[in-house]
Amino acid sequence: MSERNTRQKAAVMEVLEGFPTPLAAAQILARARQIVPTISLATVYRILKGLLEKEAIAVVQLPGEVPLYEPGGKSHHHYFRCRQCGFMYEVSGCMKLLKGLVPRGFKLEDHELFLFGTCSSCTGSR
Amino acid sequence: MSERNTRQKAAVMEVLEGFPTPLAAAQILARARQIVPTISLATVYRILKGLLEKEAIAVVQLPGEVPLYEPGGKSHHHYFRCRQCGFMYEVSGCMKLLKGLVPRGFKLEDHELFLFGTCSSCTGSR
DNA sequence: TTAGTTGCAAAAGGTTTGCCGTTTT
DNA sequence: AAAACGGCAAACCTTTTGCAACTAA
Repeated sequence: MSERNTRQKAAVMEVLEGFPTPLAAAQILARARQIVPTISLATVYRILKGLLEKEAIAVVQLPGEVPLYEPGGKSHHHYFRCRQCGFMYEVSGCMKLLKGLVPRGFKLEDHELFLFGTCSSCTGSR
Repeated sequence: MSERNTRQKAAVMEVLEGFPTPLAAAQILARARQIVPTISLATVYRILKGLLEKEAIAVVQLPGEVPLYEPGGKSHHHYFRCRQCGFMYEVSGCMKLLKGLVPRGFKLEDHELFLFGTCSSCTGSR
C-alpha cells in the first residue's frame, strides 16, 4: 500500500513550515509534541528521513553541529550565522564565481557555503 | 608542570604530516599504531584536542561526515571532494567576493566552503 | 482487513571522561 | 618524586533499528 497521512507527519511539517530558521531533530520533537504529545524522537527521525527522500525538506549541515532541517523547495541559498545571537540568516545570490576556483578538467557539481560573523542587530548597526 | 613530549604525540603529528589529505580519528589511530602499537583511540582524541588548542592542527568538517584533521599553519584554503574517488583536493585562491553576499551592517568574520564534483582523473580529462 | 506507522527500548557509531597505573622531566 | 599522560572501560549524545501494538485507508 502507499504512504499514509498521519498526525505525526503533519505535525513535523507544520513545525518546519512555521519556523523561520532550520531546526534540529530535538527541537522539532519539542515543538511537534505541542501538537501531538505522544510523538517520539524515533518517529521524528523516521519522518525526516522520508521527507528528505521526497525532497519535501532539506538538511543544513553546519560544520561540527547537528543537522538542521528546513522545508524544501527553496531556491538555492546559504546561511550567515551570527556568532552573537546564533540566528541564521538566509543568503542568496550565490555566485557561479566558484567555477573559477577549480582546476581545468575538474567538474564542479555542487557546493556548500557557510558564512559566520555578526549581524546588524548585534553590531548595533542600523 | 608543562607539556610533555610523548611517543604518542609524536606519532600523531608524524601521521598527520606524512599524509596528503586530512584524516579521521580512526584513520589516525590505525596509522599511529604502526608507530606506537599500544596507542588508544581515547589518547588520539585527547592529543588531537590538545593540538587543536595550540592550533598545531586544524579540523575539516565536511557536512554530514566525521571530522578530519590536518596539520595547521596552512594558508587559507578549502577542499574539492571528488565524488568518484573520494579524494580531497586543496583549493586556494578563495575570493573576498563573499563580502558582497552579506547585507549592510553585517560583519563577515569567517566562512566555510566545500566543493563537490568529479576530478580530472575520474572524468578522464587530461 | 492489513500494510504502513508509531512508541519504546535497545543498539549503534563516534567522541568524551573517570580512574588508576605509567612515564617524562 | 611529581605532574602529565596513556590505556581501558564506562559514559555520553545523537541517530538508527527491532519489534509488538496501533491506525489510516
